[in-house]
Amino acid sequence: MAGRGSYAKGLAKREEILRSALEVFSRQGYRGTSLRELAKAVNLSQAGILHYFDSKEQLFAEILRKRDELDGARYAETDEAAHALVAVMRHNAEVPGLVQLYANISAAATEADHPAHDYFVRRYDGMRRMFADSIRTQQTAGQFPAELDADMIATVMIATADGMQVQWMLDPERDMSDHLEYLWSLLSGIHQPDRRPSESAQ
Amino acid sequence: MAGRGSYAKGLAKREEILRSALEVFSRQGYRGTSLRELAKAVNLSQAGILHYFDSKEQLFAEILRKRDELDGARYAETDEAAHALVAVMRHNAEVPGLVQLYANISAAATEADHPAHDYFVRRYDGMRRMFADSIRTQQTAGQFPAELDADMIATVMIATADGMQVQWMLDPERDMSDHLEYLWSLLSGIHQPDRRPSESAQ
DNA sequence: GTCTATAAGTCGATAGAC
DNA sequence: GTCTATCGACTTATAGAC
Repeated sequence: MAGRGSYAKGLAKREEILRSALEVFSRQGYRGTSLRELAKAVNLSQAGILHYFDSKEQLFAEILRKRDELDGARYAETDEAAHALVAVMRHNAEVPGLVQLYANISAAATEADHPAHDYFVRRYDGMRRMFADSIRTQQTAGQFPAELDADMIATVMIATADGMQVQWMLDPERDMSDHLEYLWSLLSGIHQPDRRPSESAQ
Repeated sequence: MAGRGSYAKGLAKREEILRSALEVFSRQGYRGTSLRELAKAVNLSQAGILHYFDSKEQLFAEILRKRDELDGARYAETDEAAHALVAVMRHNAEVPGLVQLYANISAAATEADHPAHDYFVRRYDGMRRMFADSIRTQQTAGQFPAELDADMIATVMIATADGMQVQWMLDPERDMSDHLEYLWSLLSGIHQPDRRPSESAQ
């Protein structure tokens, strides 16, 4: 069952490259990074990396998947999606290179035939659904205005998070999580002006 | 004063290239476009284009500047920034290639030494200021909740617009301007729950 | 002012030694 | 499993003919 050992070792090395790459990007940023640069950073030759990954784009897509996985694990205990998003944003401010990598790849993956296109489509779909579900739960619990459209709010919150990252990178003084938290607090505090406390109005 | 004619002609040709490129991008999109492709599309050789623009990046930055100029002219009559933004979004849905170009270049310009970095820093700064001013005007006129932070709202609205573009490109069914309009209507409808109509409370 | 031709470089990917 | 070496494609930018 343990195989010839090489399989498990290969997987471990893959993982190591992924983590290494993730850390390298966090620190020194994504500057249209070539495989050669990345290889140097993880102490391997360019050919060495391609022994583990089929292509550059596949590697990049997996780096982002890995990031999502780590973020997901880190904030798994948070049941409120909005708070988790704010927490992720606060964390992102510590890893500017990753934010940059993400912005660049998500823009590129916009093209229909980009290798990571499907991944991003599914990713946003999943995030929206998760977020909207969390909102609906809060709504039934009376912790969030029931008249707001959960799907649209989820979409807008995620869009704001993405957009804030660009503005933050261009102006690091601006606090991403503050803005997101402010928006969420405003939405949470909304109450319908045209409905009376009593149901017997009119 | 008219010079030898060549100066004015050169400017006109520059303008023509810019407009052509803008239209090409609107239609067929930005696929890591090379100068050669773009040259072919505007009926010029690659070297011919570089006769008018110093480099590829400079050309791309000027294309976006041109777009801003046209958008600005088109919605100049709108005094409410939010409505102008919604209108621009509605227009953007007709020019997916441009939206893609914008997403890619703004992500790339995030890098401090990118040729268009300063342009984007100034652009966002200007947009935020303009938007916030418009909000403050509405606030004094009593047309927007006075207790909301104009600068933060402006920032968030712009961020939402940017983020919606990515989600729309990955899922064209989603209507960017609808989401933006919805968010704006929610914010506009906020009224403070803890302030009484009368000033003499407490 | 616009072209062809090409310089000079980088990239991802592959082949093959070890 | 990791390397060196190299291929071939493609890039921007330049030189120089017309």
